[in-house]
Amino acid sequence: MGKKATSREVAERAGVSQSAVSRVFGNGAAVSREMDAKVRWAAAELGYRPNVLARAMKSGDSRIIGLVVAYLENYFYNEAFEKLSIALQTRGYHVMMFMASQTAGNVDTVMEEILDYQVDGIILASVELSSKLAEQCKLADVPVVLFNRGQDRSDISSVTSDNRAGGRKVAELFVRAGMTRPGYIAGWEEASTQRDREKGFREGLNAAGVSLFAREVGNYDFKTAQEAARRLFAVPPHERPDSVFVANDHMAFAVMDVLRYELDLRLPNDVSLVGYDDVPLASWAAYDLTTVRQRIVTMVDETVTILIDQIEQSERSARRIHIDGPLILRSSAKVPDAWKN
Amino acid sequence: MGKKATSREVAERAGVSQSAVSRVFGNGAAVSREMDAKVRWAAAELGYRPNVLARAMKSGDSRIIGLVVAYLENYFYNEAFEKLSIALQTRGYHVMMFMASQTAGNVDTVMEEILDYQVDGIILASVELSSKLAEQCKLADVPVVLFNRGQDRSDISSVTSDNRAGGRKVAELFVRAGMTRPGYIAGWEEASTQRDREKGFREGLNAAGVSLFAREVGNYDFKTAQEAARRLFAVPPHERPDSVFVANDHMAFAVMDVLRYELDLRLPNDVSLVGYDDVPLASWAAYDLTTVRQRIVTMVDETVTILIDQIEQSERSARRIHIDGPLILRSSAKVPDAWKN
DNA sequence: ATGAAAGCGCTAACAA
DNA sequence: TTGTTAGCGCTTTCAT
Repeated sequence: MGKKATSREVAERAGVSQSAVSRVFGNGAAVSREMDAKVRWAAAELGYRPNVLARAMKSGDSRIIGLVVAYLENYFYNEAFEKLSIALQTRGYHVMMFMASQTAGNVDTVMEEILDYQVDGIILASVELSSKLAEQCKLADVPVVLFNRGQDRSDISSVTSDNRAGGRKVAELFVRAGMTRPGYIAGWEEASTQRDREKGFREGLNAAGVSLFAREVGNYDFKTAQEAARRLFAVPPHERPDSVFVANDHMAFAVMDVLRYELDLRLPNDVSLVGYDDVPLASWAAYDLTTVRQRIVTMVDETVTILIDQIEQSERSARRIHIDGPLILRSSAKVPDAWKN
Repeated sequence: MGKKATSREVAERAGVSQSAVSRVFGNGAAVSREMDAKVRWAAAELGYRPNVLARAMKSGDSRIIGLVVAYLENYFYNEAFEKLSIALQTRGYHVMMFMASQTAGNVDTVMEEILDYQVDGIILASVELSSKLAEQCKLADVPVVLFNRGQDRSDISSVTSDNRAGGRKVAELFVRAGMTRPGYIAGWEEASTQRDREKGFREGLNAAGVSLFAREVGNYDFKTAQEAARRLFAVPPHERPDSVFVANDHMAFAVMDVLRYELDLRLPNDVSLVGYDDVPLASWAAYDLTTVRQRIVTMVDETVTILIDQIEQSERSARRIHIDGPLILRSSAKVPDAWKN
């Protein structure tokens, strides 16, 4: 009673054929009430559970989803992974994690490892899709969904928030609140989220005849963002931005620390600061950050739905979803009078 | 050229036997230089990579590690998971995530799912080990390591920080700084981390003849901790604690928000506050929290080493590791004069 | 409704 | 050193 029981052993115990056991535990096969009872009894006796790997070999379905991750520093992904895992688990799939950070091998290497496990599907989170990578996925014929990243190809699905619309909302907030010297701290320049948020922000400003006053790059990294903030404000007071849009919350916290504790500025009176994501921390009193919410539950639902449709119904058409998220007004940015109440 | 190539196809292409292919890609088998070249060429042609699942079926080694997780709210686990994943990936294993939260099924259910995947080993993170669960693990004969949780059994390995010593350090800080009314906000009462931290804290106070002045339970939850803080201070000023040890950083941030922004208290002048974990956020200027560091890199290394030893060398003896972590002095708690410089 | 038999892609004796 | 062969535990025809 130490090791795992096989279907063959259960069959012996129940005095039936091995295929009968397979049928009882398998999908909708025709089994008599009697047979079912006998088999289940024997299985319970032996603590039998089907071997998923063996099943996978035969059927070709591993029920494993590969989740490729590059950037875990941002707390946005915490919640996303937890929810993705749970959603997939509920549907009978399980998540295998593949870190694509520099120390653990680049994305291409990781993709090979993933395919070795015969995964049924792949979710790429915070990973840019190189054309080479896209080819690999096509070639392996495994459904892929990009989570929180967009791409240009029309043949691969992606789920993002509506980053461009989000950027425009921030611009509108600044403009309506009378800001005239809006600054921007960019994320990693290769990231579609970065590009789209900036594009929307600039569009919004331009539409109102306001132009971007200053720009630095924070690379979605805490320390880099601190330095960006220092550079942005290392000028005489009247040459400073009166408002800053930071490409994600994680960097916005870094910027806020610099503004408040190094430069002794008051928010929102001296500067209006806005982030993007609405991670839990943004609502904590110490930061209370105005930000654009990413509707994480919806994003996860869409991701899982698309992926499972592609796996189970071999739905071929790629979908590209943009989920609109509200601007959450808190105390780090001035609110236009017209918006109050 | 769409689907995956098999070793058989590679063999055909190379004009050799299928087992030759297996040998080339497998472990240290005897293969001639010539053979190796032929096979690798054919494999490259076809984009062949061995099927890990098939290998697992035969050899019994899936090279999958099941990671069971209950509590992802605490940012301590972010970093832990990332590092665990990378460390295992580097050694040729991959992590499959199993959420044991309430919505996704309890721990027992999850354990069955894990075993279905024929995992080579299991890491339980922030999961208490019931005796039933322990039995299941023994029965399945799969190596298990508890990460950041201890347990009473001597036959299962665990890696934790030295929580008791940590608690004592905090007590010593308070005592030396002249605190006379130390409070404690507990984590989830069932958690070994909670019990050990409190035990050490009480020991340290008692040794100095100081007794615990007040205690509330925060359950390792942000909101619950806020409420605990409110209760702790909902008394006339002279009946308030002059110092509070909170069982982890995550709750300490909640407490700090309440103290500073609801009760308008100053840290460390009105109250000394100390947390546990030293998550990145603890060093950010907005919190600057005095705390006990968990040496996460060491914890991860130990966990991986123990697990892999048990898997690969079938090392049977369980190890229980306690890793000492330093008290990190920041501005949220008064520092004894004697400790300054 | 049930059983027998053929493999999924691989590894590991065993033979040559 | 290489090829042949027998499975790992399961699903799935194909008979019965």
